[in-house]
Order: sequence, then C-alpha cells, then structure tokens
Amino acid sequence: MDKSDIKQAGLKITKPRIEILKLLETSEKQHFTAEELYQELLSNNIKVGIATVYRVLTQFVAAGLIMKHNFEGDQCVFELDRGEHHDHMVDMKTGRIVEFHDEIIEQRQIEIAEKHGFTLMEHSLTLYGEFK
Amino acid sequence: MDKSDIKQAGLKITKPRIEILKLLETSEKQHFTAEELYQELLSNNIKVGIATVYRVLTQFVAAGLIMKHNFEGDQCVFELDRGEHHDHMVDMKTGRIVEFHDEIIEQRQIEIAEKHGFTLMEHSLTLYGEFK
DNA sequence: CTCAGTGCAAACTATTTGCAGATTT
DNA sequence: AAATCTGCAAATAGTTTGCACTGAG
Repeated sequence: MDKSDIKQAGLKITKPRIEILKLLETSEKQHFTAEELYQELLSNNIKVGIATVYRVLTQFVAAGLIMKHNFEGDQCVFELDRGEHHDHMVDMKTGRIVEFHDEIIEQRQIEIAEKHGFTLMEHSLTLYGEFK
Repeated sequence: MDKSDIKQAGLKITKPRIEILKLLETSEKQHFTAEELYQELLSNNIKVGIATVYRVLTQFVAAGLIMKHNFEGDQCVFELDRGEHHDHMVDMKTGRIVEFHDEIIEQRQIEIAEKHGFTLMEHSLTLYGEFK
C-alpha cells in the first residue's frame, strides 16, 4: 500500500502526495520531470501547485521513495525507487528512457574506486544515443 | 598553439577566447564552472562579462575544443577536450574531481547498446563518494 | 570598412521560499 | 487544537538574449 510509505516517511497523507506517488507507481511511463507530473495531475483534475509538486518530490527523494536523475538537458527526472539499481539509456531524439543493469560494470566500478582509495557511495551511468 | 584552434573553429581570435582557452589549458585545476572561469579571469585582471564567458564556452563546446559535464548539483563544469575519453570520480565532500578510464566498462557499454538495438553516441559515467 | 564579438542589463527557465489560510491527525 | 501542508506569488540561481558599441581581419 502506497499510503503507508508516505506515513513511514514521517509525512502526512495528503492528496498531492498520494496522487504523485500513485502516478509514479502505476504509469506506464516510469520517468517524469516535475513539470510533467504537474501537468498530469492537472489533466486528472487534481488541483495542485507546481511548488507542492517540487516540495513533495524533494521529500520523497529524502525519504528514499523515489530517485532523482540529472540527465543531459535542464530538467531533472524522477522515478519510483523500486530497490533494484539500474542505469539508463536515453534516446536523444525521442527522449525515450530504457533501463539496464550490468553486473560486470557494477563490479568494475567497485574495483576502480578501491584502486583509487575512493569510497564509492553512488554512481550514475547514462548512455546517450538512438534506438533503431 | 591555442590560437589556431580558435581560428579553426571559425571564430575570431579575441582576448576572452584566448584567455579562457589558456586557463583551461594551463591550470592545474582541470574542471571549471562558468562562474569559476569568470572569477579567475577577473582575478587576472582580464575584464569580461559573464555573458561572454557563457557564449565562448558554448562555442567551444560546439567546436569540440572543450567538454561540458552535468554532475550532480546545479552547475555544469567544463574541461579541455584532450581527445582522450575518460569518466569521473567526484568527491562529494571536497568537490575534487579525478578522471579515470576503463576499457572493460567502455567495451561493456558498447555490447549493452548493441543488445538493445541502441546506437550509442556518447555516455556519462560518474562515481560519487569520498577520497580517503 | 565590415561583420563578428562584447558588455550590460533585461529576460528566461527551473526550482525554492515566505506567508496566510487549509488539512491532517 | 496543534502541527504540518498547500497554493500563490515573489524570490533565486544559472544561463541566455537584445542591443548598441567595439574590435578583429
């Protein structure tokens, strides 16, 4: 149940929060900019302010419910954190985003970090190109 | 010689361009935000406007002289394109940036792209953590 | 001399914040 | 009722643009 996640994060269960989480959970599309979420809510006749969308997203990121990505371009995208780490391929023409995971790369990163005396906390790998 | 690079890019050889390129070429620091470059130029008693710095950087990126990176946070960083591809490790405490290159990871990315019918054009891999 | 380049200030875009009223618990 | 949350509008931060002047070729 989604609502309990909100509560567990120490946040009150409000309409904007429920609806944003629902969108991220049930949409076919998995990655949204704040603006896209905002527009989507409006289309669904849910009145919210864009400021609330940003605030809620920030809180959800802090709570570990969702993740925030900084792809190329000027907007960040958000997606539900389903617990399975993955990286992204971004189609530069269409904006389509596909996820992937590769153990060899993951492993290599750890080795490289060790070799450099670097405590690896997170990483971001994004491939840019075009789907045929 | 740096000036010829500017000319080859179809740009006139002007003070701001020469100085920005020189900074990127000769500084110990390899990665700069637009603001840092601007401040550095001012400290060296070179009068430029921040708008010019942004314009010149954009032109240099288009010309392939420099590269632009979108690490976490809100500012982009620029570095000279020395032709040798590399990825980055960013120290989240100090901001220190160290470059690395790993053939296995590079290779893996190509394979993954192929497997997904994706024409890989560029990629960005950044490790976040802390140097010991 | 001509056209590209520059500085300045104003414009823009994405995001954040202050505040008074509305909602959750 | 108390504390959090919300919408609105104003504020920010980074970056871009319009314009009249300057400087490179």
